[in-house]
Amino acid sequence: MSVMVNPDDGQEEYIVERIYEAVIEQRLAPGAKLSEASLCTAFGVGRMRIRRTLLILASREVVELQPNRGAYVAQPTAEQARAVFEARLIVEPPLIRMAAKRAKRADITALKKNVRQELVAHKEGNRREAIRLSGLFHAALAQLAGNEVMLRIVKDLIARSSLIIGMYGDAGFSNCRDDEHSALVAALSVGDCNMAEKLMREHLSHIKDHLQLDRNPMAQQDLLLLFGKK
Amino acid sequence: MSVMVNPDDGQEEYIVERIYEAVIEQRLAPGAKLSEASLCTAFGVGRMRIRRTLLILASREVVELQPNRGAYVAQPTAEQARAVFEARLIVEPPLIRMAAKRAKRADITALKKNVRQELVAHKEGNRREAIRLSGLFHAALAQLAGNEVMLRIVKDLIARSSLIIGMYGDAGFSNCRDDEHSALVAALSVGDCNMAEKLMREHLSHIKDHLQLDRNPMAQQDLLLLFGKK
DNA sequence: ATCTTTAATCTTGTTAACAATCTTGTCAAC
DNA sequence: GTTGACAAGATTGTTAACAAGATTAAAGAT
Repeated sequence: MSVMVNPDDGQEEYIVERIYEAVIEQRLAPGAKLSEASLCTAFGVGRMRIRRTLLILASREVVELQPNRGAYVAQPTAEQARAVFEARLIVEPPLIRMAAKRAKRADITALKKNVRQELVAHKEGNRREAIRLSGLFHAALAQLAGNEVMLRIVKDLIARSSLIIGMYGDAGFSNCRDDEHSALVAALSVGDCNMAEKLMREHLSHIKDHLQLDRNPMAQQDLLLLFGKK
Repeated sequence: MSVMVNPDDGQEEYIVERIYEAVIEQRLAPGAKLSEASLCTAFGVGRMRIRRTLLILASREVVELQPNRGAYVAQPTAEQARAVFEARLIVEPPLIRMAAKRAKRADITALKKNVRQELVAHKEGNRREAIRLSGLFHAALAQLAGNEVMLRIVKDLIARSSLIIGMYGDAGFSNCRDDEHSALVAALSVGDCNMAEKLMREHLSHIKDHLQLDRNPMAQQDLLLLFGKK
């Protein structure tokens, strides 16, 4: 899932990409510290490169830069979570409608393969892989719509959704349900735009409804507050 | 029109903001060179600050960073132009629908004032001010929708639209027509969501249809090539 | 006269050292 | 034993010098 920081060395893009991936796969929890030194050694590059990377990630609101304190994986507030999923509900249904019109045979096949892999990952309890594939699925749909601008927007929303699910999702029902993805592909394969759009709306609503936005987010920061003082 | 680079010194945000503004008002033409040295003296800050600023602008695709050659105001391709307006057609109609539901009396009043100022600017031939106010109008609508994520997206699309209109717009019909903005406010003031949404779709379509995407874009770079060498 | 090559100049990219700030650990006082 | 101040260590922020690359200008060849 390339993030397309267009004008950079590729090496730059590579690091952004890797961190992005780690966030989506929830290997980097919300609130996790991203110290410059550790990233430098991890990627074997100079501090400047890392700083540029962190700035890019911050401008995408995947990372939060605290002055003189460093970079942390973002911890979306409940309000931001609401806004992100509202945005996805605005954006993705029209996109899947467009995708339904443009999807070729090979595209459908690729999507089906993706869904199959998701199922396998789920059965094997490979949560990270399931999350990764789920994000890839939504990104692939956006790509099918044939609009690079929207694709970028959707990718960013997906990354932030991973953070949100990590913070507000219940442990069991963590992410997209693959059967809903199946149904989406089915609608696409018969070219039923209306059905596809409807299913997408429902799908996103389901994810959103399973968030516990009222609950105090269980982030690293809060754990410290909970256990530390009183 | 704040761009909200959340975690930065404010001084950082300020410079991003100013350049953003200049792009929207078309004081900075597509393809214009943004050399580090001139920006340093212009804003009275060090090179590092400027470099950070340019990176942020590049990540928003308002500026293009060419390795070892410097930063230039972006020159959207015809394809990108198409994608941007398609994106606006996807995003803004639902947003104005939401805005119509949430708009209070004071909001309507503020919008009316904005439209009035636009009219004045137009009559006085103050093109820049008209463009600026037009962008502000769309941003204000997005803000009314009450979704910070979508607001950010719309603001970025507005800035890129300014670049697109600068490159592909015909000189006379340069930007939004204020009477269409008037009609939008009228629909909002009586709470007619459907009408507002329909008008927004038509409004954006009009702008898009008046672009000459087939024409070779007349960028500064091209002018230099034309007059400079041969 | 035009094109190519070469040198000079300027701009950007990178590195490293330094300064400022925050965090952590220690010690003393209450 | 707890709280507070203080100092040591670590991390981030900034600056300045240097390296690398690109543009421009000039000189020479065709």
